[in-house]
Amino acid sequence: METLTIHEAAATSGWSSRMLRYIERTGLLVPPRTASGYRVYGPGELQRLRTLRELLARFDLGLSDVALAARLEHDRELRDAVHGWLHSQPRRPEHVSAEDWLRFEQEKHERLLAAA
Amino acid sequence: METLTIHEAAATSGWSSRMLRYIERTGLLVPPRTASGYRVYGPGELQRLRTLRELLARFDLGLSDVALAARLEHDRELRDAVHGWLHSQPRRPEHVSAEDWLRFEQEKHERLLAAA
DNA sequence: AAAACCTTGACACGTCGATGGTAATGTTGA
DNA sequence: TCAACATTACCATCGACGTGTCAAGGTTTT
Repeated sequence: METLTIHEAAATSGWSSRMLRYIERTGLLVPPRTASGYRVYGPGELQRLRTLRELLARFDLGLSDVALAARLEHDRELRDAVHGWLHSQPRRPEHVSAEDWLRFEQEKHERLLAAA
Repeated sequence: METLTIHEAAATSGWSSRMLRYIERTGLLVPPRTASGYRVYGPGELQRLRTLRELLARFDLGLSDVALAARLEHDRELRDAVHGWLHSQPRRPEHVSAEDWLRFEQEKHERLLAAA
């Protein structure tokens, strides 16, 4: 099991060393350190760095989005509050863009008012 | 059941009319429209606008955060992907700030290396 | 028909997320 | 010991988010 330095990890993960440090600050992936403070990236870290890249690209997310998801995962109070608010919403058809929904609602009410 | 115009809704919800339109664009709260296109805010919308304000203030969230939470709620694929990535993470003690965790990890590895 | 609303679209600005670079300093290994 | 690499801290950029304001044009109300 080899361990990589930050630049080696950067080269093989697709991130820059600058971003590896930034990712650490977000709390999303905090590699261990040597006694003298050097970051140490093992196979596990490498794997997660690669999948993180794919995750962001695939769903067009930012690091802050994943950070929020993490926050939602381990903060039950926050999760419940947000969940509660979302479900106090009037049901709007799923998988419909805001724009389509807007047109839909508009037409629905036009129909309602036209019928009056 | 009275219905309010956007400015009235703004005045009684704590948002500005500008923000009410912006919130609509995010898809978080899309009020119905009159036949001529005027937004119509009812008691339900008013209530949700107020609780939305409290939610953001209480947890220091942005509208984009709640929008992401909504996306996570109704996009199972996204939710599973993010959830999966987060759980591929090495377990880090809950309710610990990134900074504290950093120090903890550092000290842990210093201890390990010192013992070697 | 005029006043007082509403609508969309545009310009503007501060903050923050995401990135890169550089400087000053400590660590490692030949 | 010297070259190569690491660390933190700071400066800079660029786009997105959050917000205000204003203009040009419909709608409602009196």
